[in-house]
Amino acid sequence: MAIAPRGSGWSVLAGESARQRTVTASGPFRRGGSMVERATIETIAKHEGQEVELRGWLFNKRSSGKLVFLQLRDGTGFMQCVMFKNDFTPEVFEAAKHAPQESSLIVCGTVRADARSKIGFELSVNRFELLHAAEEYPITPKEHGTGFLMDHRHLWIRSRLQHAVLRVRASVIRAIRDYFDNNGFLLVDTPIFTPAACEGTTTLFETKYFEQMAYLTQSGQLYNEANAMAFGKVYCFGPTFRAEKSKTRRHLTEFWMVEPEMAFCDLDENMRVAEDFLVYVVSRVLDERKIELEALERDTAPLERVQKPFHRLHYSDAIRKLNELGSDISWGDDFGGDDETILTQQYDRPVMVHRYPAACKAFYMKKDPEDPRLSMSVDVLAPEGYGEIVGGGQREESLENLMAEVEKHQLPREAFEWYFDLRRYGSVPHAGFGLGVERTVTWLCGIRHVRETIAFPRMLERLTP
RNA sequence: UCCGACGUAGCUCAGUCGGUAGAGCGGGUGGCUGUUAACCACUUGGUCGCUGGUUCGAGUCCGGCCGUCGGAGCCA
Repeated sequence: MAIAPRGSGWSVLAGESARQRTVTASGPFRRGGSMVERATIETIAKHEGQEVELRGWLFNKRSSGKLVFLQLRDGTGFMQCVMFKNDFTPEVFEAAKHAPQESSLIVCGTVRADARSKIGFELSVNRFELLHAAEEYPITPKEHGTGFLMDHRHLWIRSRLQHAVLRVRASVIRAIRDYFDNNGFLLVDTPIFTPAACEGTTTLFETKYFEQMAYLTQSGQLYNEANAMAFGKVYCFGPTFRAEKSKTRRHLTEFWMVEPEMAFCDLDENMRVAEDFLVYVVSRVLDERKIELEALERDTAPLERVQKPFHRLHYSDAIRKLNELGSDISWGDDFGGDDETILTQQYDRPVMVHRYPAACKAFYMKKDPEDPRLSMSVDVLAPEGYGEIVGGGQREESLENLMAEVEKHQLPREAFEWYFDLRRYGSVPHAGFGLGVERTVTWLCGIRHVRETIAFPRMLERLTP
């Protein structure tokens, strides 16, 4: 039984049913044997009235006696393709009717505007070719738990909502790159293998590096400062690793971070850049991903309000405010998750909390000249309870102070000799920040957990798939 | 690491007072010319996480272990 018409490079082997996934190539891959133009669902509107070929997977299907509705996805979108029984041989019609979920197909037909379609168009199919009849697909169109879905993450990413989230992520990343590239920053990436702790405090992943140990980077910070002294304004953008035993919706062990660093820059300017940058990223996503945000049922009104200026809040004022709001936090404490939530709920746009206690921050953070208990640091807290998405500040430029801090944190001084050189040869005030991509995407998508914002999340207790 | 929940069919779950296993979905077969998580009928499907104990009898009660989920601390 030949399901594809004669001339096709692909056919179903004689004597076997579609269910046995019996498609083989009988020759080199050819374009379905048809002369029609290949199209993608994303841009289907420009093919209205034309005959096109679509290649994709069967997301879902329905049938009644005389017709079959194929829900096809081709990676760029989802579209309904309609087959009438009278237009096909009984074998082909039956094959379509029985094609399992996620089977791969090639269909040809006429693009027709239809008010009943969510995307406004349907395909009236005149040719159906089954490339591979899928085995029973584990992810059904009904509900599943997150544990099950995460175990099948390699398949879960085929679904509508995961498409929407990962497309938003791609736009966020592109917007990040465009912002820095267009504002005088040079991309200079920093190493993943590092010989020692950058910040000393958090846990590092260890790995064998020939005859010695190496650690996976938890921040490009120190190298970024060297790059800034070489190029002025730089940024690095890559994965970063934290071996923290954190089990919350905000944590991954492997996540992506962009870190700009600017020579001749103080805390105030750093905050202005962070603000300008975030406004840009949010507006780009609103422009480019309307359909995806709608699919995610994201209320975009709070995102539309992300405009300059953000609220700026001194740490001491933040503590006072939190106490008024009922938190039992005291001066000197770092914010807990609840504190961040309470605080951000007071504002309609991101909040920049600056001058945290030095004890809460990394050793390289500059002290506040007006109060040495404080650091010239800033965290940007996203609204709607999403919390910290940016952390940064002005760096210590004095060799003497920096050495004292290394001593105080009991860090191995030898490992920092090259870093001290940056303060020996033309030290300047400099500042920068880091933005966590997954937390930003989580916020923009309005979803609950960071794990869905990266194709293959790495978490405590999850290394597969 | 700590605290708290939960492990029953491929999936999501119910299972009363301890009395011998259920539903919906999925899969299969059939029906239907406009379905939208389609619908209707029939059908298939179980080492009740593992282990030890109490009991005439354990999915159910108790102990241990394993796993998953959520939260805390820490952080982006």
